[in-house]
Amino acid sequence: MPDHDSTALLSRQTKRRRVDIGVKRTVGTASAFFAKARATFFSAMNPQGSEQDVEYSVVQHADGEKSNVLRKLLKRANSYEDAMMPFPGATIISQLLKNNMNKNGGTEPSFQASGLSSTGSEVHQEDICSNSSRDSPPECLSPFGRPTMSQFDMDRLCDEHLRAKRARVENIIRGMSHSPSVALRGNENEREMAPQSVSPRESYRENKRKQKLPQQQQQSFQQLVSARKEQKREERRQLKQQLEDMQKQLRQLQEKFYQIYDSTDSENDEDGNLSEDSMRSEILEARAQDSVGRSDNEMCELDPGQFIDRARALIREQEMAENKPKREGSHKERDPGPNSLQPEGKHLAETLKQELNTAMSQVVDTVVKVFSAKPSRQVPQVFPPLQIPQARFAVNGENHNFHTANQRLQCFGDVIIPNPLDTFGSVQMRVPQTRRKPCPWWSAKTPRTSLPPAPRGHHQPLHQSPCRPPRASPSTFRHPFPSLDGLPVSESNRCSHRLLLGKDRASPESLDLTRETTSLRTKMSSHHLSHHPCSPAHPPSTAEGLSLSLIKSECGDLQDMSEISPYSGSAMQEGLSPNHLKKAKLMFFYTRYPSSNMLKTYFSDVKFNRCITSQLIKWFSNFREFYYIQMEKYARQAINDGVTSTEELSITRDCELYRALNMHYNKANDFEVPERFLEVAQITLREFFNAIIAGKDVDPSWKKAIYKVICKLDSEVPEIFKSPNCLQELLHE
DNA sequence: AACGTGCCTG
DNA sequence: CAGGCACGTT
Repeated sequence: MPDHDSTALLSRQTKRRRVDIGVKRTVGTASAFFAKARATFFSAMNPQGSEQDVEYSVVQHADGEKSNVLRKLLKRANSYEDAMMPFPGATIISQLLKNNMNKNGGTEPSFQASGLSSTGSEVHQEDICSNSSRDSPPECLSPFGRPTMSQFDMDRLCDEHLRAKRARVENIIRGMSHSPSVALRGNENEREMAPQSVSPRESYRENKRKQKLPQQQQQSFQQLVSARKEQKREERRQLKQQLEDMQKQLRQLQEKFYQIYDSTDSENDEDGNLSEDSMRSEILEARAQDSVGRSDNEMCELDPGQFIDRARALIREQEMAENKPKREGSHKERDPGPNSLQPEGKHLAETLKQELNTAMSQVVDTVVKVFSAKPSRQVPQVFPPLQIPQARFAVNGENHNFHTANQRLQCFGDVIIPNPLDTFGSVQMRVPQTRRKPCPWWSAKTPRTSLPPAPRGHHQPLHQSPCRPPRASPSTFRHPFPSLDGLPVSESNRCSHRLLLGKDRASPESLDLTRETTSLRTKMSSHHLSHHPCSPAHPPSTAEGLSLSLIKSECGDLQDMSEISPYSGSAMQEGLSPNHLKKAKLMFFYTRYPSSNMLKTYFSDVKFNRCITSQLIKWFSNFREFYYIQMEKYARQAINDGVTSTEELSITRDCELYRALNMHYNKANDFEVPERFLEVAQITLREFFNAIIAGKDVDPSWKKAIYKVICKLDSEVPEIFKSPNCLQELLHE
């Protein structure tokens, strides 16, 4: 260690006072001098004698089980939601058909043999693809239909893909031996008639290429095109055949249905009150007719949205059909046997209902559990500290509870409503308290008239003694996860304030929460998707939920990689985004002195270069600067307020210092500040306090000792921060 | 020399 | 928050 004091003395003369301390960020290299000094400091400050340097083994996601349950539930619910999106609508029908196949199994052999099970769903799929492909080719290959894709569908797609490939090869060979007398228009027709074997994108590129090609090559393309045309015609014939078979099967089923149900149902059908059967047959017949009577182009005209509408109607009808026999009372037992169409729809509806019920009830249970814990004075009853040690980092939906409506109001999109506390004036500006002793400024409960009111609108107990802030102040920020620590924080204060719960967890939270996370997700997603060619036609709202990796894999699987921009091929970003800044700020709650290597691992989605690295380092430098400025400011303020002992200095989630810091690093207040940060902040504050009290601030380099202490207090940053999507995960759950 | 840090400034 | 600077460390 160089002699900082001498250098500082020298530089004192200079215009700029240099207070470089060369704080090393590696823990192991701290000098013995500082270790001793620190020990002295702490023993002086901290009679309890707990050791600062205790290494905290951070147990990640200690509450993971609960959060996972919720996450899974929500995701499960989402997958159903996804299934209700326009595109997957077709998949629902495919699922129905598949279900039918499974359910009926041996009892309905005709169904299996009819081709409805495979070709039928294939038709659906391809209809949709070709339909959308004309407007926006990539949509066909977009992953939006994938989440619900079954193994069955996958296999089918593979087969299809192979078939298409083979066809292309054959066509090329054929085209080489064919006469070059084919009209150019053939290509156009082919694209419209049989889009399923030549991907729209391919056709498009072909078209583009053609314009640039010389005459000779154009001819060979025409040959190729005509060959394909023939092949498509053949396929089309086969398809028609299959569809006609399907029609037959459906008619048979319809007849069966009518036999089972009395004439009332039949009348309903005619009235437009469609039963499940007529609904199904309507869809399929429409298709069959399309394929037979119209051009294939028209066949593609079916709006994908109609699928979902029909699917919904189908489910409704199924439910109605389900209830009917019950109302009739005596027919209860007779249904399952002869009714061959009931089981599949029933099964789907029941599964859906069951899943939704389970999910909902579990979610409600979880939430109610947390909320019911709120009024109790004993948090540990619900979250015993020892069961969830080190829960300073919570990735749990329950953590949203400490958000309040007002806080959340501050973060709609990027519109931040300024927190009055953000403009908290400097110490010197403040009117000295009339008095002191018992009214430390750092307590939120301190009735500081010079300060704006607390932003969350909680009511302070009228006769609560403001003199014992941490003990008596209900913490509106308090979260239900206590942390295990061994820090020299005033034990009584910590314990008491841990027991306090926020009392204003507003009811509109769930709503706000949704909007908040949506806005965040939108920001994240739009950022990623803005570079992405795979789904150009999709508004961000539909694309939000998709992870980049999913899109990537989709593109990789199904698209010509050469068509993909460098961005979609790799998640690496050229520069740092506002979200990276936000993430860095949240990381500051854990580490004040991250090494550049650490930054590289935690910002893995950024293409690192010297500039990026130094920018990130600069960020943290700026964070520290703000942090230490606040600390000094509040320490001086405390001294001015007559505080004489560090014992009186404690940082809670209510105190102004905390709020200032929180506003700076966690403006939207959508992240739960780890308990450890409060502890570190308290230590820092006390360090400053003691130094100032001791008059050390006359030395220009007086802060270096404090920096040295604080740089040792970094804790491990949770693993989740390594994820490029951590913001979504952190703030969503 | 390259890098990291803190201070100051805008 | 970033740029510029001085300085310490490697």
